[in-house]
Amino acid sequence: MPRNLEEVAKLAGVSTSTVSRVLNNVSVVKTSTRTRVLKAVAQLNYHPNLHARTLAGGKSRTIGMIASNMENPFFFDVFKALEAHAQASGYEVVVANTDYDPQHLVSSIRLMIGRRVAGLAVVVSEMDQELIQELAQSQIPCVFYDVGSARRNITNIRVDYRKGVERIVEYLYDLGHRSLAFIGHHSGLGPTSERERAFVASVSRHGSDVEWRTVVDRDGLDGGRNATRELLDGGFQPSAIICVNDFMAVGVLRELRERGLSVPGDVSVTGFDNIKLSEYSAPPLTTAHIPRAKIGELAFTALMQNEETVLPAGREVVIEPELVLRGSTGPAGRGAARKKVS
Amino acid sequence: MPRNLEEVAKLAGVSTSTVSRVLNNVSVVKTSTRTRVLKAVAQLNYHPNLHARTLAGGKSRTIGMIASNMENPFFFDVFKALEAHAQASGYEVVVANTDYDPQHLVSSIRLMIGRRVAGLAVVVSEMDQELIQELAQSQIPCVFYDVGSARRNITNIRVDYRKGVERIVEYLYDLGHRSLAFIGHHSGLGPTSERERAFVASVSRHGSDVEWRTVVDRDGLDGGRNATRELLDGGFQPSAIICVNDFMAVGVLRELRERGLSVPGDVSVTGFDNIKLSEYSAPPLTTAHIPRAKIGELAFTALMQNEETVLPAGREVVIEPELVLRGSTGPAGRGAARKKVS
DNA sequence: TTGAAAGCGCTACCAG
DNA sequence: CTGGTAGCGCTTTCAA
Repeated sequence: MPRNLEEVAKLAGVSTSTVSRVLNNVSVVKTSTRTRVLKAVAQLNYHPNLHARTLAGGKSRTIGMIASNMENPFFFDVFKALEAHAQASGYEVVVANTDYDPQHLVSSIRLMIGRRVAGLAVVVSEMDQELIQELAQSQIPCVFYDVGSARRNITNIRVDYRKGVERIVEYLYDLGHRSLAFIGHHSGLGPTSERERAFVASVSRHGSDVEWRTVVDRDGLDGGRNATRELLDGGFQPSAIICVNDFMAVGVLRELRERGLSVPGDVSVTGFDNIKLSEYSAPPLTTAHIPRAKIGELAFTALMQNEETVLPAGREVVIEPELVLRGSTGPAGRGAARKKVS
Repeated sequence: MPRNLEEVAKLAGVSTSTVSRVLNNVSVVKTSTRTRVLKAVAQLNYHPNLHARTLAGGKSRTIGMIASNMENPFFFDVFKALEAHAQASGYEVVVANTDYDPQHLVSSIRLMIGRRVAGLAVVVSEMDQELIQELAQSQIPCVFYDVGSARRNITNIRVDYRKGVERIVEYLYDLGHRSLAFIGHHSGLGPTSERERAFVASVSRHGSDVEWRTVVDRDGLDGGRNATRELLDGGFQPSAIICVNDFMAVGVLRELRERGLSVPGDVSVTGFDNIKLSEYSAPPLTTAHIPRAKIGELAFTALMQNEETVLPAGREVVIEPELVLRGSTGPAGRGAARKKVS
């Protein structure tokens, strides 16, 4: 029994305009009529139709966020920060999950455009040029994380993965590791992600001094575990495993544990992101910190500026990951020699 | 530059009605005009305004879900299942997080009503009668998980926590544990949750044969850790800790590990829910399985039936948790005697 | 301080 | 098979 303005107006003995006014706290309404209206609203259990509101008002109070995998705490943390700031400014945010599926990305973007969101944060690893074009043309203020480049209504936030991965590789190298594996995940588009390429570039720099392999699987606990199996069953015996993110690293830890390999005694493991879970794993993960909260905040403020200022030039913000040393890494050699994989 | 139907119609040389028809695949449109329209749509990068659509059409294609804490994988799993089924039927789902904050719950519900969602799944631990009333009056098909009772347009899904907790307590008791602690979380409303009450009821049955304590903290990794600290620093020395859910249990595991207490050697730990993470912790958690995927599915189908049938009597579905035995529990006694908390 | 009326962009019904 | 037109529920001038 969805009530509408008119019913409320009738019951309160005023016009719909007046009801609208009190509901929006606009242009002083006499206190007596205001209370009368409010009473009618309560009495009828009236809830304004947001679609009509948005349509009539012309502007939406919601901002969208599209992520690859909300199951991975990394994305969730970004979302939380974004939402916190949005709410503080009277916006609500609706999220869409792509599950790394390009097709899903497309429909999510279309959905957001259809909703006429006030702004859109796209936090996915890959995205083809055409889609970016489509979004740009929509005139919706956007902020991309880790994909595309700044332009018209689009702001760019990116992490210098190259540097982050490099730091990890060098750290491990200095610890004596010469046999490295990289565990990544599918990016939905193209087989190699930026992080994987950064890894290859880093290890390649050491020439034949270090042997390495990369393997990818789905993002997640199970993916990390499977990748480790594939790696170890394939006969490669890394002294250190570098994971594309903490989430997968936790899966790696489990598989290693179940095979009786100790971390970091036999194998060192590193994550990436520094999600809360990385402190809670056993052992806690050495990782590269990425400031998710700041990213969420940056995204929101970028969207807002973009909305106020009419089409400013796109900006670009680059974030540098910081190495966080914990118990999952240690010197190479000892363990590997002491124990064989079954 | 948000285009609209009229522009498309003009460019294609047809009426808006025709454009609407091809966009909705309704009533046969001549192939030639159809292609012409589609071309115009593409050319203008046109995206239909969903608000206008919903308003004009009268029915929304989105269903809402409200959860206490999407960060806890339990809720996310329910969401995923719900979304999967929804998408398959052409619905999208938008979620709202309450963070166990009653005030937040209220605004989320209002928001959903304002959106005129086609259905609403409420997955929160507590909710006051007034709100339920407000929702019931909205005529929106609802499904509640673990709260309130079935009525008009409302279906109820609940887990028999009583039985779940009881099974855990008995299992531990049989293992020789006589000193039990329960770690729960705030429910937002009232200090004691149903699970905590179930715990108290279970242990009380054994009279003075078992000593026990309960402590609550925020839901999450940190909450579990803090609660454990409070417990242990408070001088209570439980031989087993029963957690309200797996998520918090992982936090408990960490604190225990850092204090040099072995699990299950010194202390046994149990979780609840059987989330994926419970298999990946060290040691993996003994827990009670709750079929999240099934709950998500049930929720969706309930919503759909409720929508088709006009106001059927509310139904109620009860789910029984199943005990899952893993490495975090073992016989009592040995360890506790061998080691003292610092 | 309040009311009347013109849309917002789209669907749906009624003609043709 | 296609066009015209009346709303959907609300905001927003413009008058009063």
